[in-house]
Amino acid sequence: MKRKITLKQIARELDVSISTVSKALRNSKEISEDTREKVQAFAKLYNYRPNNIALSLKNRKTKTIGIIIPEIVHHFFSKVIRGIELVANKHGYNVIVGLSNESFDKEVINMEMLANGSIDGFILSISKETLLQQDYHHFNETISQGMPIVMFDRIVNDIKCDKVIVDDVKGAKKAVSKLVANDCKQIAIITTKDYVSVGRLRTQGYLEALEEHKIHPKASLILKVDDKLVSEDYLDILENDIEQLFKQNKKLDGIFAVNELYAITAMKVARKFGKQIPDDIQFIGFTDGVLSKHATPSLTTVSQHGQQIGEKAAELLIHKLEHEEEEEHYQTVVIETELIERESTK
Amino acid sequence: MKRKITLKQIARELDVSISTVSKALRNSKEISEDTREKVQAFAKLYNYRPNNIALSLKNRKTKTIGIIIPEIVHHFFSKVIRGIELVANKHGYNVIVGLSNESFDKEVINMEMLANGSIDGFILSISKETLLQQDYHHFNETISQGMPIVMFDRIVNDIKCDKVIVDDVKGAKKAVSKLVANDCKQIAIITTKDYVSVGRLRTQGYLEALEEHKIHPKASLILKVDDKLVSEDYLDILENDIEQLFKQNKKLDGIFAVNELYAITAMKVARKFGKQIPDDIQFIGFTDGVLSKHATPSLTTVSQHGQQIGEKAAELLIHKLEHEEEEEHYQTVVIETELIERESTK
DNA sequence: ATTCACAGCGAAAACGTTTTCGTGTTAACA
DNA sequence: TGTTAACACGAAAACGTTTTCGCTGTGAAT
Repeated sequence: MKRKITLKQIARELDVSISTVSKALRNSKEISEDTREKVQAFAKLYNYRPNNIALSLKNRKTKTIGIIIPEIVHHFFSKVIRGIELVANKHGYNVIVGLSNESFDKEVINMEMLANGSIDGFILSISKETLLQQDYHHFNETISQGMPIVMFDRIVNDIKCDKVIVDDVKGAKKAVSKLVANDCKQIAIITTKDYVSVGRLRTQGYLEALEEHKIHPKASLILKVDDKLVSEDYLDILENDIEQLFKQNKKLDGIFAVNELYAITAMKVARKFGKQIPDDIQFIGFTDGVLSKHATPSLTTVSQHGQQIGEKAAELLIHKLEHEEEEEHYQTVVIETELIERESTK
Repeated sequence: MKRKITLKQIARELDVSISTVSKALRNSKEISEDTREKVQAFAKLYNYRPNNIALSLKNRKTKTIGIIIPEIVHHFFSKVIRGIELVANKHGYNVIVGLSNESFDKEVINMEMLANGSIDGFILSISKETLLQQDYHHFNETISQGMPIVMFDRIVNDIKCDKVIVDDVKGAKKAVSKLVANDCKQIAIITTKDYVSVGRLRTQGYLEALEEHKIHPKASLILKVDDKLVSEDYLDILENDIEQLFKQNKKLDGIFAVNELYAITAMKVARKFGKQIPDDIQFIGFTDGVLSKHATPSLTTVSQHGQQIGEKAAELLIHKLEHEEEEEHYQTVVIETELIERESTK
């Protein structure tokens, strides 16, 4: 079990100096062809590769991007990571992942660990708890120490960094307008509590769509689910809430849900109430994941293009990293949503 | 935009030596209480944190684990990562993720990048292409350079490393036996081509279960899907293959599929043929993902406990890393599967 | 013969730590 | 007063690179 070979060892074996070895390997023309070939042959034989850590220390660059997301067992975040990974690797960067598990403390700890030299910049989506507490000091500190951040999806506006978001309002509006166009008269929304920015924005889109079509919003048609609790019976509570919604609104004929799971669960409840999809009631979800595609009936959904979000975020970050000299200037990129029509709508 | 503060800067400001600062911060009693307090106060004020890269270089340890998986947009792999992350963080390790996208070349490149000092050890699942080509030199090279590897799920036996696997044979056997017990007479399997080890093993479990119950296997009941192609119409081809299966076996009344998607798709086809689930035909899948849980009817499935696999793999690796002195000794841990009964079986 | 240019190479610094060893000062003791 | 021990601190090496600068020797030009 031999250790990895270093310049020093090669130098000793070949009886030359470390600098000569380094130069020979980098094809410097300071070195004679003879020595160059000798060194390169030896290096190849022993499969020499420069030590990344030493390089990082020397260059004060790690060529590594840190990702902090609330949750990895989630189709959307996985897609974003894949997008980031794709363009990161293309530019010779690696990707290191930290999970906050929706917890403020873990978010802070993870960021601190990575910020101390391990990475060059962050791409992150804020945890629910952080959004709830509205404590953003860790972001500001990181940035003020010269480490750029790119936020995506769950963002907060007054932080000096690039952002990549989906047009939640417009996406929701598109979806609800589709339901209106499909002759739905009683359209409900199943959303999250307002502190989750994407939930709030999608609710806003719902309201705007109604207004645009001169439909009065009804409080009983707006179900705000509390998704703080991730308990065992979370699903049961959700299902129960939705049942109440159905009971309170007998003529319900359209549902817009801010995520897949809410939509799928609502469809289940609808079937329980003997409703035909999409004849009696139509459904549209948000986030085009595996559930939407393979449900029966398959779910019409607002696709967020997660991979594209990741790609864009990585591009923004890498640009910042490789053009530090440029003046400060932060942009917010909006990735368009797309309505993917499937069997749950007419 | 000030850079992160270093020992040297603190030393200069306070007009002491670097060593004094370092010792003061680590509460060495070589240092007088006066200076210690002075230094610590200053460090706290400027939010000093030691540079991880420098520490890694000095200690020849990065406290980072490298994960290489074929695909991240996949419930099972996400769960494994979460498990790894969980115990890694608990032991003060970070996690860095590389994706092979099922490609041999990307697997090799990713491993080479990480192996050069960035990480202390690997946890990985082999890409399909690598399994197909049976070229494992990169694993052996990494190991011979003193970097431990833990493989999970998709493994190959003759590599000197710890392994964490699910008991595919037994899991499949359990599932098929369940179908037999539920009075299924014509049980089909939808599996992958044999080079995917888990597919092969699950097929083996299927055959063993049949044998155990004195049922003669029929070639027409074994559908081996070629999942090399990830084309657009992959799903259509899959669906078509399954339709053929139904047409060739009119009395089909039980299906065991080696993954969720195959099972869900088969249920769809069954409905198309007017069959009632689970009265006319019953289904069991493998891998307990989000599809199984939320499908209608929900799918009985063999759960692999992905998170547990990740946790175990991380434990094995970290143990190896922190007990290098111990003699070489590799184990293969088998994580038991569990049959989760839902609506697709009686 | 002297200068010059240049080829070929090595020494050393730097990145930011930790740690070992040495050194100077002070206090205590005989 | 002289010896010793404890105390408080600094110098330097080490981890593995890259790069700048300086040095030496050779051959050519003057």
